Amino acid sequence: MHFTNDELIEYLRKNNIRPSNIRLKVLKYLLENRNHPTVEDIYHHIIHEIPTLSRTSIYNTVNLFKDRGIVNELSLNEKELRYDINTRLHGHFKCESCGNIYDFQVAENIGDGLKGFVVYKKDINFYGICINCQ
Amino acid sequence: MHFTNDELIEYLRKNNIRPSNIRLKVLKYLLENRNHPTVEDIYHHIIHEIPTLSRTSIYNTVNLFKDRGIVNELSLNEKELRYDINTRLHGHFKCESCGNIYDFQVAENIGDGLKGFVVYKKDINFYGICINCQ
DNA sequence: TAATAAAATTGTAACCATTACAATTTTAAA
DNA sequence: TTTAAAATTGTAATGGTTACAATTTTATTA
Ligand SMILES: [Mn+2]
Ligand SMILES: [Mn+2]
Ligand SMILES: [Zn+2]
Ligand SMILES: [Zn+2]
Repeated sequence: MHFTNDELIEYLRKNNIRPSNIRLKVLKYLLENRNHPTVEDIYHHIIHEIPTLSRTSIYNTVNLFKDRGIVNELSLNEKELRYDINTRLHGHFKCESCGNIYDFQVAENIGDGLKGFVVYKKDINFYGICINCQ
Repeated sequence: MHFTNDELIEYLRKNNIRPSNIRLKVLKYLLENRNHPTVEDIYHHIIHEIPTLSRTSIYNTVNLFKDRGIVNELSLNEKELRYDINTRLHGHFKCESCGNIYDFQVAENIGDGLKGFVVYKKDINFYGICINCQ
């Protein structure tokens, strides 16, 4: 999938994020790959286009995106955090063998027993061996 | 709930854990409180009974318990990890206001779409405001 | 019982992803 | 052009956890 610069700018503006060069590149990477990269992954992808890029800027960007609600932060029991542009409810499966991260569907009514509780965030993370590593 | 020393020893032996003094005290604390303590929580509870206690011993103990499968490690987007003696499938709700951690039931068939995947561990963590903090 | 080996415990140093923060650069407003 | 605000950068600090060697305790053997 490809996104034009105008589409990316609009995407950020709609979420009250000023569209700087770095932010557009990070957003473009997230939208066109729809993977679950670490800060390091993002940094290495963009450093070639912006040689002066600082890791701190990637940290700043993903934290801003998180605050504005356009990415979710994933803690998959790894050293590094990951970021997901898909904020709809879904689960993650991490294969301990190949390291791949799979999305999977989750019933919308999960955790319905929590009556009276306001739920902001639902993290559903599974671990094991994926079908390709059996 | 109260556990005798013999019951605690048997609990560990059944799981191939040699019943040392520290391990028995950690297990007793976990079983009789059934909360979700951090290493620091456990350390502060036991230091009064074993003045020479080292934090490293608590780290060693919870990691051993985790390897043997008698506790689950919880990563609730906090600085510190937590430990849960209840290893049956259930979810956790963390209240961002009072900090309390609630258990909740989860359907046994969650993530059934992962056909052919072997799942070792299921983490289901929700975040929000609990009913008492509204 | 004494000697020896194995296991457990301890204390300190190292690790390292993330954050804090001040300086610099870029962009926007006046 | 001036001035202010925002974004970016580089470095230092943070802090929970792990690595590891030394010490202590427990179990085994002679
Ligand atoms: Mn995802
Ligand atoms: Mn629990
Ligand atoms: Zn795999
Ligand atoms: Zn609460």
